[in-house]
Amino acid sequence: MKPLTSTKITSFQKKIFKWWEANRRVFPWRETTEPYAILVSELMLQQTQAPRVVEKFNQFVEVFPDLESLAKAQKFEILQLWSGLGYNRRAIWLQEAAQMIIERKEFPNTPEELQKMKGIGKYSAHSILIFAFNYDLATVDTNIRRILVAEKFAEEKTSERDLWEIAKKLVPKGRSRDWHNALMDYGSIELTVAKTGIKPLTKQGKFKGSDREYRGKILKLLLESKKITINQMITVLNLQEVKLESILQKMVKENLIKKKGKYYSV
DNA sequence: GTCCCGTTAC
DNA sequence: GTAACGGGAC
Repeated sequence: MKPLTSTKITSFQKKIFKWWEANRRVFPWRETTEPYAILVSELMLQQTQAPRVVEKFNQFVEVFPDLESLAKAQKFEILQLWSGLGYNRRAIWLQEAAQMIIERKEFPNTPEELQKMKGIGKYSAHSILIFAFNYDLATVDTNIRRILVAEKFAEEKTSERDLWEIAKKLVPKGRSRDWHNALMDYGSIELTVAKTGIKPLTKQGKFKGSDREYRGKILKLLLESKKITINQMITVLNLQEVKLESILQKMVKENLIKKKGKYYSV
């Protein structure tokens, strides 16, 4: 590992910014620093590649331009706009976050405050403050971890805690917004997993045949049909009743859907 | 550690 | 067809 001398840090910063001048990507959430829009983009970007988010983000902020409009929106409309992004609970959490922020009357300006909201973990909390306010913070996702390892600032076995500490030292003061945008681009274009062989820490389970797959299908059905009985779902999805019931129960508990009499709806 | 999605790449 | 991709809650 490279010792973190100020010379090393400065030369790495210069290298990244130099590369970025010629290779920066354009995304709609980079055209704004409005905290609300940044919040929306960060929730959308969790576990979802940026190119897939672009159109969804544009539609979402057009229909719900601010915290107020999202806070009072119908869940049906939110989930419809979210449809196709996956991990639909994020949409619920996003609206809950909007409602909490409205209630407290000001946008949170510390990672701790942001992390009190469901759906916002350490990475997102720091990212939101960096991209909205340009605070001198660092953030570490799988992309940035891969850069730190590939550039020998860390090793594959380096702990989460140490990765964050190293990342913090590399941030150029007063330029954290540009810095993290540059790093994201550099990591996803120049230092791909395929090129570096540095893999994410965890693997996802199989999707086919999983509850995850059925939850997606169930929500899609409900967004198309407004309301539907469990027997209709059994027919359409070709799924065992006991299995379906346990999935539906969890979705109700997560506030994704509701049950009125024998009908399920969003 | 296990559960949350849908699209793109092979 | 199947694997790869990408943060957070519990």
